[in-house]
Amino acid sequence: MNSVNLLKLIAEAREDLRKSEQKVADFVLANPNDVIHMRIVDLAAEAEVSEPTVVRFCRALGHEGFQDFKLMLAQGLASNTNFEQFSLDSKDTVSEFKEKIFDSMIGNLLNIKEQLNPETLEEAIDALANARRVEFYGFGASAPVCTDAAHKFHRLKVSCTSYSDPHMQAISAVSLDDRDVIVAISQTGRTKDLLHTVKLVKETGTTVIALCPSGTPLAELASIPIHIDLEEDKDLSTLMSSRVLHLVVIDVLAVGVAMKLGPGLVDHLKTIKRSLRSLRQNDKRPPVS
Amino acid sequence: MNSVNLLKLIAEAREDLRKSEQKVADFVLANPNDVIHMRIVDLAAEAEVSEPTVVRFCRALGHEGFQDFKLMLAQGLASNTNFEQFSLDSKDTVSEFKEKIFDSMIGNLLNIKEQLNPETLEEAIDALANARRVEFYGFGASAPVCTDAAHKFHRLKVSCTSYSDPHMQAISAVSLDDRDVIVAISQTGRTKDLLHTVKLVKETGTTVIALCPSGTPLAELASIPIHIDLEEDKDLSTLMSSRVLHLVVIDVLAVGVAMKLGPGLVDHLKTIKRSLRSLRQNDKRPPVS
DNA sequence: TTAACTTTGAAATTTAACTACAAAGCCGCA
DNA sequence: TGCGGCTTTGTAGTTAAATTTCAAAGTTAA
Repeated sequence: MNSVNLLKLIAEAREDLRKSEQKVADFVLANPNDVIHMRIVDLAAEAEVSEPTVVRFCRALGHEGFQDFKLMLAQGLASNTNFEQFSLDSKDTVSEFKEKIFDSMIGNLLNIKEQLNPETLEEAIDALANARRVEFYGFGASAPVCTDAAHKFHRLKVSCTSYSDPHMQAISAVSLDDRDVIVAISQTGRTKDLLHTVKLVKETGTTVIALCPSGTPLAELASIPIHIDLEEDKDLSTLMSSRVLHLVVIDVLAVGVAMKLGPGLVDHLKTIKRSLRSLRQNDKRPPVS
Repeated sequence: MNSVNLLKLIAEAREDLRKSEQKVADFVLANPNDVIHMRIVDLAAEAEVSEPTVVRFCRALGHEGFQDFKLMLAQGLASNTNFEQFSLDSKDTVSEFKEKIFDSMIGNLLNIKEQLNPETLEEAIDALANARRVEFYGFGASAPVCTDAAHKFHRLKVSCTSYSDPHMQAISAVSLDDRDVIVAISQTGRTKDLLHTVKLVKETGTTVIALCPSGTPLAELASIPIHIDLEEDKDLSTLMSSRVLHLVVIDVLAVGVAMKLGPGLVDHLKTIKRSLRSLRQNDKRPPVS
């Protein structure tokens, strides 16, 4: 759509510019946030060039003029709130690494959102909606994800369980057939025990939906692989993000299934929420606003 | 920092504006993307008011002038890739509700990121880092969150468990004392059984960290309440988002504890990751790129 | 070293934003 | 209902900023 990162674009174009225009580029790259509020004379002065040069610089970058350029720059800077991968520094304050963790999480969500293929999701949703029984398999950090998924699908009145014990998985797996679906969840796509179970299941003709990185053994085995590829392993980011991403993908599947099974079910999710009220205690006093 | 959502701000301020300024507001709200490239005369004409009125409109919103306003608007629109709360429509395509779910998740993350108080986090991290033993309590959708949390803190060599069985909680709770910490996790902050356990625990002098909405009984009881307040309950958003938010907050706490216990531990998280390799199977063939 | 071309900036021009002020509308009080 | 004070809105003029023109300075190659 538009330039996600104008600054990067300027840096790349820098080489092709004239000498004095490069001065402008350098200043803009160094002080992008200030430039937004500058007038053309100020920028010209700061970059030690003349005003027309600034205009030529803007035109060279494909903009209408100085105003247009500033507008684009403003947009670029705003969107670019740097949801980049983070690297923790042992000197970081709480506030700093809080920011980093959240931003990296958001960055990953944005990436995966783009990456997810609607057709594949549709396929998975169809399979889940028509399944006689659904089972979720995963180990380690993925075990809680499976529990959560089962919890969610229960609410949709889907018959399901989750197992994070290889023996239980194996025992259960052989009892399934082509009317059933299993969802195998793995951050690595290479967990031996999980692969073992999936191979067992495949023999029975059961549909296998996998949430894992692409190009891994699990992805190859799955009937419907949903690829979750994170940016390369910077620090702990992967470790923390992938389970959350898996959860969100499960949410998407659950909503899809709910909608397929009939619009009433979407409401059912809400109803259950209400029925849980009885397990709650209410305040005795009015809320402190 | 800056206006996360200028349009919402305009909509709110609309009431306090003069009649002709409201016309401007209406046009801006209806065609925000066009306004960016408009001159003051164009906007004045479109809104059927005079130019000074447009300027007054900008000033009323607290901006320097028209240019300044346009700049802010541009920024707002760029960042505002609408991480708004969503409302599902039964006619939505997979692709559409995928977008909605992810965006709402991201919106909630952004909100909570701002909302989290670093001092409270610091306090919680201190308590966790110095605890003899840590236990995580939660029910329903929060149970998997507890499991995940325990999993994560185990990696930090912290002695911990998670219970989602009220009896187990109660039994375990009475064995704790002021050297210990429990983390109570609840989306509602009103779950009866959880409140019961927490009251038991409090008598022993154990520190109680709570992840729940503010103003709830649980938040009142906790020694260190970490407030997770989502926007009001639009559709399913809350249901889906809060557990993810809880997970991310736990991540922040875990990283904080890791850093407190010594920088070596941050590496330890990575080491464990490597040690898990033995449980994995590698590809036999080169990856299909 | 000079002719052709490219790059750059000073000054003039144009354009758009802003200000001052006056007209129109609104409200309360006689 | 009419009149004085107050608020709101627009007209016309002013100022400021962006853009264009054009000439000077710099660069390259024969």
